[in-house]
Amino acid sequence: MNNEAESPVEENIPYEVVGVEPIGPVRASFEHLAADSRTDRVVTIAGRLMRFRRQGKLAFGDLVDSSGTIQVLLRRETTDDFDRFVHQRVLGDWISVTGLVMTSRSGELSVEVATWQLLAHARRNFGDKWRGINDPDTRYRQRYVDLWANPAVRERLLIRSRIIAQLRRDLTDRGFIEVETPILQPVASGAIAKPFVTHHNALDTDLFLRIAPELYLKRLVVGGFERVFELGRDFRNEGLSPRHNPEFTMLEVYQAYTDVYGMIKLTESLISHAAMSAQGSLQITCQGQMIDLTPPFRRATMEELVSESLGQVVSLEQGREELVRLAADHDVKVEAGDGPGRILFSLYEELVESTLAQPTFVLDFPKEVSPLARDHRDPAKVGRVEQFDLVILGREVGTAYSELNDPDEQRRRFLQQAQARLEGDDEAMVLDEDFLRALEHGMPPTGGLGIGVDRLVILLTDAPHIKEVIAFPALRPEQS
RNA sequence: GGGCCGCUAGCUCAUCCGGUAGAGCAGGGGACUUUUAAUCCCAAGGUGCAGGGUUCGAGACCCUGGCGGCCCA
Repeated sequence: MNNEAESPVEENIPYEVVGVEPIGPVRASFEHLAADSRTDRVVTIAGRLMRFRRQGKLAFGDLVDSSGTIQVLLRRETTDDFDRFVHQRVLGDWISVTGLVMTSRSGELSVEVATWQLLAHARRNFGDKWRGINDPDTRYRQRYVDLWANPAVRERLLIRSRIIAQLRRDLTDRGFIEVETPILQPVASGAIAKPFVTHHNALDTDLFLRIAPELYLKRLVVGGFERVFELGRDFRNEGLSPRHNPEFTMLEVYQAYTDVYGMIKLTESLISHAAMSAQGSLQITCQGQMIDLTPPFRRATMEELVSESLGQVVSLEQGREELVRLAADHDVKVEAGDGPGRILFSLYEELVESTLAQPTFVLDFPKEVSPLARDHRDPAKVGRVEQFDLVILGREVGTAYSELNDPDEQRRRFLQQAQARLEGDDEAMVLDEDFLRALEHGMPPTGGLGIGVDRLVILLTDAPHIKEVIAFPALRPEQS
């Protein structure tokens, strides 16, 4: 019989199962039970029967739920409908069983089944019992199979959930309120990326799926919410890679009366707490490397890092010509319209970023590449803004600014972006007139932070690919 | 978008130089009262991603397309 087999004899499938206990806690409370002993504890558990071993008048199975696995033992003499269990295909089926907690002769904690019932029949199977499902296409498209066939997948998604819960808890404990801002936006701004376009029929207007919630969150700060965050989906119309999914989860946080340095403290706290929730440790291993997430993280300016990497002093003050030559020396591409700031940034991106394994706050970004951050307060740092990128294991995990709150300067920055767009940069940031109007009402000094949640989860679960931390990653639609 | 690799039974994988496809698991039948990747016996299971080409003969070689992976942009 293959996986298209018809259903077995008609079953009475119950509408509810009363008194089901999760398997994990049942296991935990009898962990040290000696071999070949019986308790007087009767439990009802439910899950999928993922393995089955017949032994004459005995049968053993492994019942799995999201909290754990436990062996069920059936005896022809004492288990109701023993023959039906054995003869009707049950492997992969959802069942519930009620019986005594005991241990087998070999010491395996088990439930001795008195009664059982079928909850759902699995007409299709769950792959090789030892090797699971390997085909990535099947794994991602049919995650419901993958989750049973490859327990590591379940574990990753559980950790993901713990990380997100921890982020929320941390922020609400600090007095931040969680808000929701438009995903369908008339202007897709707030980040450097290509948007998805959609259409609203009744309004007969095109709308964009947001590439960032940033400008709406700042409007809320203007509106008087001093501490807000949003944890939600952004959409960017670009290719797929081990680190890019077209929709991804972003945390953005805005806090009035603080700056990028306040965001450093907040970020260290959020990341280290997330690591504790995920792994129970601040020393984590990812791709064979030990990463220490104990605050404080390293702080260094972009120019310091580039200088360190090139073994010579590099600074914006050297001017465009000198920077162009440095770029050429190191095979870093420079576009005609690139100013010194863009070139410095390219040097950093190409030569430095991927080498920063331990958590590092990269500070003092060139103004040219950062249209939403406020000018550096230090007069000696003209041309730089107050921004950091947090880089861990060579990848940007978060970014933060002292938010630009001067409407005139913000307009100038948007116009510079518009110019870049005219010169062919189709990812340059789009001017948002209503956002400027909001700033004209006054936004207090504010620190803003964005954390790429998927990338954080990749890091904290040692995942090789973003698809491993997203339940249903983007794939080309199946041909029918 | 470019390069490389893969696609064979429900799943995981074999198939040497081109000679007509094989195993384990799952599924079916049977044995077995302490198994835990149980074991043993029996039977069954295939449009070899799709289409075209070369050939007496193609899963294999060539071309086109599809889907996926890895690397690069």
